[in-house]
Amino acid sequence: MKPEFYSRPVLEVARDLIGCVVSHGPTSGVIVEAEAYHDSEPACHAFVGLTQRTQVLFGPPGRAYVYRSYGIHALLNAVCEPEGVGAAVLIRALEPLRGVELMRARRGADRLEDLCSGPGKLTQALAIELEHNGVDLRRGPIRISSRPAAWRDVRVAVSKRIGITKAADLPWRFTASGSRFVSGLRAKAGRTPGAPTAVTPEK
DNA sequence: CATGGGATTGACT
DNA sequence: GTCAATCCCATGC
Repeated sequence: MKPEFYSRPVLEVARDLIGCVVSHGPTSGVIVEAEAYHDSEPACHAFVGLTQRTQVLFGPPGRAYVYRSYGIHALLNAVCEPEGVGAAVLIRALEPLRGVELMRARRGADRLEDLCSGPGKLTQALAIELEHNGVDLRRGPIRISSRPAAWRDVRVAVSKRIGITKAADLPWRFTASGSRFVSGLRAKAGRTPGAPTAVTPEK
């Protein structure tokens, strides 16, 4: 990933991260779902300003922001925009790529669709912990690399963010169109709340 | 120093 | 569909 990739507007980065690969040790997966957060809107942790908790969000782009959610799950974000702006992309779901058996063991689940189809699930599958807060995503141990050839022209759908109460109407969620590895999909016929509502053709 | 809420998940009804 | 688990940290007294 080029150094300037993350310093761009967070919405652009979120869309462009779909199809890219997150890897940690022997495990890796393709990003199929991501959400943008920016200090200008109240759903973002950085909305409250610079605190000890948010200092990574306001720091240099391309770092990991990892925090604990609901006291249980670690959630992975990629810090974006220039230093001084509090913005990040929440990685919400992966399509498992390498280390699938290790992921199964860590997750205690068998089906591929259950391994990384949620922000707390994928951190468990890849063994991403709070101690990784602030690490450089271009250097590791957690890395994000550019799209494999097969994902070069992935179609990206846009919809509302999930699981938040503030600024819930912003269409800042991005998913790989048609992927069965995104979170929160109930296999119900017809329209699913929170389902993609628009399509952004890739170039 | 005490308190409350949260970018979730999985078990159970 | 409902709900508990569980912990970090911001906020307020």
